[in-house]
Amino acid sequence: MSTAPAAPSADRSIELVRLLKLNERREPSVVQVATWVGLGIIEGRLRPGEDLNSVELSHRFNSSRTPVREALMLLESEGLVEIRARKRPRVAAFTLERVREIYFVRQHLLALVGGLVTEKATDDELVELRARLAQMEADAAGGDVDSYFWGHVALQERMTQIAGNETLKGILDSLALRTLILRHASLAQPGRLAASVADQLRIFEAIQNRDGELAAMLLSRATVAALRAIEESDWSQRQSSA
Amino acid sequence: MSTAPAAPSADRSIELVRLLKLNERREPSVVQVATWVGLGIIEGRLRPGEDLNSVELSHRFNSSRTPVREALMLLESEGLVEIRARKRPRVAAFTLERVREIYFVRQHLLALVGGLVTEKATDDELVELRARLAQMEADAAGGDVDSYFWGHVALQERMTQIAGNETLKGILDSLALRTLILRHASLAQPGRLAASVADQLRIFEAIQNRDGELAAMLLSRATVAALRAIEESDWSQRQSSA
DNA sequence: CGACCCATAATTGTCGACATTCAATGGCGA
DNA sequence: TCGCCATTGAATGTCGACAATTATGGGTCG
Repeated sequence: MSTAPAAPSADRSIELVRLLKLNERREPSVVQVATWVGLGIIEGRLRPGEDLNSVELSHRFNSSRTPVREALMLLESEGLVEIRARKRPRVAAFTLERVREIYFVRQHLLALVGGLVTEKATDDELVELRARLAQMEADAAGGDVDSYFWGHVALQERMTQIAGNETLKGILDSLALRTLILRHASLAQPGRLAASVADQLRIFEAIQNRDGELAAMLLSRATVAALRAIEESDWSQRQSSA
Repeated sequence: MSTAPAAPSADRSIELVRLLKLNERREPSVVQVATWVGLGIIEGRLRPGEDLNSVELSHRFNSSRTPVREALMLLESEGLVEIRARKRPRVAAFTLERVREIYFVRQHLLALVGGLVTEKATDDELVELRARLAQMEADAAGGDVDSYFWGHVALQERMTQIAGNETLKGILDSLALRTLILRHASLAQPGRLAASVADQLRIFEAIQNRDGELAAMLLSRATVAALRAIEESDWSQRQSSA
């Protein structure tokens, strides 16, 4: 387990708390543990298969094991942690097959989002989406993978929100969480950042032109492209060799 | 809260344990509580909005509050229970809008299942699906709504399993759980049982004929029909009047 | 030298108790 | 009579301790 203290970066933890829907649903102590462990998994500080000793975690946060166990259960329900009776909780490990499954579902659900967003987005919301894209363009131009990554996460979350189907949003948020670490790795590949920006711009234009079918198709294709990038990343190489 | 003792019907609890994926992941005590509460919600014994007092539940099962809290968290992650910090856990309450959201997603995901099942089902699995259908036909002919209902649940679970996408199956199982109570109510409407049987038979024929597109379309339409039945059921009448 | 087994240490699941917070009841005032 | 507020009771979240189970390491045997 990592030795870093309990001080996660502020901006990212806020986004994670949103994705986990922790805001009003848990005690601060549980949120703190879940955020630290969840961010650790996403950022790769905690590696797949690594033990998540509840005693050690409770010492790290100066609490008892009860809130720690609750936090780990929350992360389990989002697919980030594996809990089996009487065994130590572990960081969830994905097979390449599982990743392909997730992207297959994601591809089709994001297409639905594309249609819904095109139909429902107000002009104000279009302006907001464009502003987010502009920031992402700047991050990409500056080569700031980390900022672009989290901007991308926030953009998709905002789009699913505008789509107006809470159930759909919940599923996509959950799927997004499980693939965050992989997406981060794939974005770091040369050329991937620029390609992602181009995809997002085309998608936005389709939405702005109120062409729902095109937006759906582009989102679907962009998702496939993201999967391809993951398949070519270091992570997949390690998977296939293991 | 209901006053019935802790003795859920054996067959249905097994199916519920499968849907909740409780089998090897939790202690027996947690499974027992989660099964009893979950079945209670599905069968309508515990009503939407009703408080789930952890002290009372722990007394009912001669345990402490710890495993009860864990069971309620499991049910929360499946959308059957609502937990907010410092408030009493309650049975989740659905709005008609939320139900429509669920069926919108369900409709498109089941279409995916239809295509995958048609592609992947072996001849043996087709025989098994047909046998399940035969049993459901018999239940429907005998007017046994309850047996037909659980047979229908098991059939769809088996089909999603054959489809071979664990992620997709997990999502659909979760969505199915949230709508079980409504589906049960809608099946009790006059004529609905026969219509459902006819739908299922047509879907099976399409799969058997290896016509994936047709199977997807029929599954999608059958899902829409199920939503219509729910919208015309007592539950929806109560919703719109409230 | 490697595999198996047993004893020890560590970790889990559960419990009852406690302070804090919430909800419900009754009293007060308008 | 109705609405608001304080008080009381109940429920929650957390804690440290315990028995039961699992993981670890050393020792033995083939």
